[in-house]
Amino acid sequence: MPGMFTVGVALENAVYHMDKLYDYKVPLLLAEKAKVGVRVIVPFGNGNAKRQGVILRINCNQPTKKLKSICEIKDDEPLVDDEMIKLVFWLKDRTFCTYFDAFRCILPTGVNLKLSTYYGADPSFEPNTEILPNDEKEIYLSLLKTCKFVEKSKLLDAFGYKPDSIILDKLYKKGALLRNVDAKRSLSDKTQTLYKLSSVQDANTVLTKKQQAVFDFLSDVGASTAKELCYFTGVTDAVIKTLVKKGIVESIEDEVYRSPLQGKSLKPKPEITLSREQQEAFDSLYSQFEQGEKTVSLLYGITGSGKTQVYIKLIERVLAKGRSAIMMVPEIALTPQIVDKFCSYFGDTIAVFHSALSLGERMDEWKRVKRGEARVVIGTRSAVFAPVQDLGLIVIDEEQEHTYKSEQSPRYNAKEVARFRCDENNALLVLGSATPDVESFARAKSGIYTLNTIKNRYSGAALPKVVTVDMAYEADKTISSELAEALKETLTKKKQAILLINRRGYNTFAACSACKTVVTCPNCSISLTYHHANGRLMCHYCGYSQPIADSCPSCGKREIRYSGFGTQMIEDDLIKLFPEARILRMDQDTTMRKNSHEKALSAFAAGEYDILLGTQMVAKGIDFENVTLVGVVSVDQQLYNDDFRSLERTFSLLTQVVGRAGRGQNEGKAIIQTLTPENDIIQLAAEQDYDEFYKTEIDIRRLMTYPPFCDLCVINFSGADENKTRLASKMFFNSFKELAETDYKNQKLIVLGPLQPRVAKINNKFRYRMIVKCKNSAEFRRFISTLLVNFGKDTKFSDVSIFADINPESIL
DNA sequence: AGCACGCCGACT
DNA sequence: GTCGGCGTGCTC
Repeated sequence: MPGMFTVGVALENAVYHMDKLYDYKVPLLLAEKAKVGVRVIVPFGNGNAKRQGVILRINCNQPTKKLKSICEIKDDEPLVDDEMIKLVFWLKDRTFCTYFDAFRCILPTGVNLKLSTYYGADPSFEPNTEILPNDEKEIYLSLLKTCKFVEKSKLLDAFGYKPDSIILDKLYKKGALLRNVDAKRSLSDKTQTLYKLSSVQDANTVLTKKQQAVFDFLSDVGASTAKELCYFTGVTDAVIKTLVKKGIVESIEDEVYRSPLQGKSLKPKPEITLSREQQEAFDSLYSQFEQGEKTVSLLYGITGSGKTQVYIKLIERVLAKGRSAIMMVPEIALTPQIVDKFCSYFGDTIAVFHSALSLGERMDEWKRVKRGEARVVIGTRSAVFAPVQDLGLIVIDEEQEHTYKSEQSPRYNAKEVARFRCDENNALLVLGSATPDVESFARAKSGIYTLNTIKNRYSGAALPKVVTVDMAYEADKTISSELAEALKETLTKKKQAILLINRRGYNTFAACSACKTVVTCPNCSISLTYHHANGRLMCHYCGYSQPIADSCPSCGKREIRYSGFGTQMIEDDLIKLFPEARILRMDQDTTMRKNSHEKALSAFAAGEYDILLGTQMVAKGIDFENVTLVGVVSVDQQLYNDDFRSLERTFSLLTQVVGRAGRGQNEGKAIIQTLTPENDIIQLAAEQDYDEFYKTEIDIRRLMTYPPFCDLCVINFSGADENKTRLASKMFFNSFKELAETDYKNQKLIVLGPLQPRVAKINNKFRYRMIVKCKNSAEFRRFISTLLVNFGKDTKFSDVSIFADINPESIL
């Protein structure tokens, strides 16, 4: 037929080894709307089940084979432009994900359609035969009465069936019900559901233990979200639902809408004057931008050197040229000051992609950007996909942070995506840091990136004086006498102090002092951590929790002891030492609630507290003039981790936190407590000597063949059956070796494993992994992709899942 | 991954 | 005889 054409469609819920573009005919009626980037509904498989997909290709040849036709087109206009479609293919190639996962990833959460099955009664069906048992008849008659189609899960729930019940399928097969698959936009609601106790309480209702716990918690706090309820009482949401059913608890919709700019753009726009060094960096970056070639620049400026001012100036000029910019930050909640500054500078032209935005808000911001109304985007990792028009600049602040790497499919690194987008648009990519990633610094040194350096602090403030304290002499204390002395002095001078606790080493775990058994998670091979906020032992991997144990699960003796220093314990020590001091504790326990980071930080900034005590989060992005003392309670645990990046991370963390002191006119001081004061990394961090650190670190990397001297590709296996999982990994290893010796013999590879990782079991799934040192080339990726596809096709190991991750954040 | 086809055992 | 168990193979 003339004018007929076919399209290549990527399907939702495809598995990697079957993922490809499937060709479909386009009915004439739909021809006009069938463009690349629109979502479609197509029949798929033997049963022609309806699937959602997206058109990624228009085929130029006429349909020759007997192809199926597209059922429906869901979008009037393509959601994304050509650049983003190119990015979908790029993501699939780079991260071993499916086309549809890649496509979903570049859209804001909230536009995603969900396919649902709807059932309605067929009125022509004769129910009075013996065909239908009573339970089935009940559903049929009820649907017949309403004359409506009802969504599958709602229908099952209403009749008290489990979500995976096949009763509706049975009815459908018998011809009693009609079935209908439809896509529904998961609508953006601007409210969140809160739970509170009902006003009318029936005193006679008997509650189970868990229900009572929820009841008690709610009578304590009033109202709470389901997530918080589950966290603090250790129940699942099933319990909450039961209570709602019983009428004891009721849900209320709470307006959460809050414009990201609310209360922020009011501040007057301060004038920015750049220092000589800043100006030089700015000039060099701007001329690089103007040249409009594919370039990346590393802006290496020590803590407090005013990189943010350079970014703002640069973005101003990029906007003046009619182009757009994306500003990326590691974690928005931890960088309220940068967001504040940007909002007051760019006002309405800014769009903030904040993880706390509701789906609707996120969608609104996305549209504003797409329409070109917002031309500066500030956000975290996913902001790199912002649909800005005429991209001119991407800035990645604190580029060494691992939050830029996604650890879920698609496992992309935002730095690489940014590079891709900048190349596509002839835009400039700026990576900023006080302690650059060793890999980035190596590239800057070898000329792949240009390098701009700011060596002095803005306004000439001096770097803090750093001393290390050997804790071997005060092993029984958390706060050394030297730190205590410094704290005392700070308090007398009415200045503020920040104390950093290394999270890893300061988990409190429970162990039996009789038989030495540590209380572990039943689903994962990891010890449970005591959380003070809810008084429970929790698993950080699967979320399992239990009340604190008083008798040993292994020997039954009542000898359970809780050890390790939590932030709580250090807080107690501080209170003993300084009963007058106002202490603000910030850690996961105390910052569960939305916006609490920001509130805590602004309270500290306002001088409502004297000492800020917390984990990693106190080290980032805080810029308070009144802070003159920084204390690091202990760093040792992280140093002796065996991930190849642990030295780099420790150095970076120490440098950052030390840099928090003495931002204003007052001289700063930092005290690092350690059991190994002679350690090189600690000494280099104490001297704030990144260049020297880089020299030692790059030698180690070269010697051990680690990035930047190679890329790492980790193949992960997981399955419920440990033996099968191990066999699967062995089999994969064998086919890997075979192919590496034949078709891919020019690949230079070093293979480690397959081995069991340190945490061998997570969520009742056993894990194995194989690490490949390689060069991340197109050919290497084809090699891995082939292996993944072959593995997926092998039915022997269908219950073992596999995924590949190139340059993961950690290989621990 | 779903889903249908297909070939064997426990029932009306 | 048939209903339904899950082994195998395909999906434009």
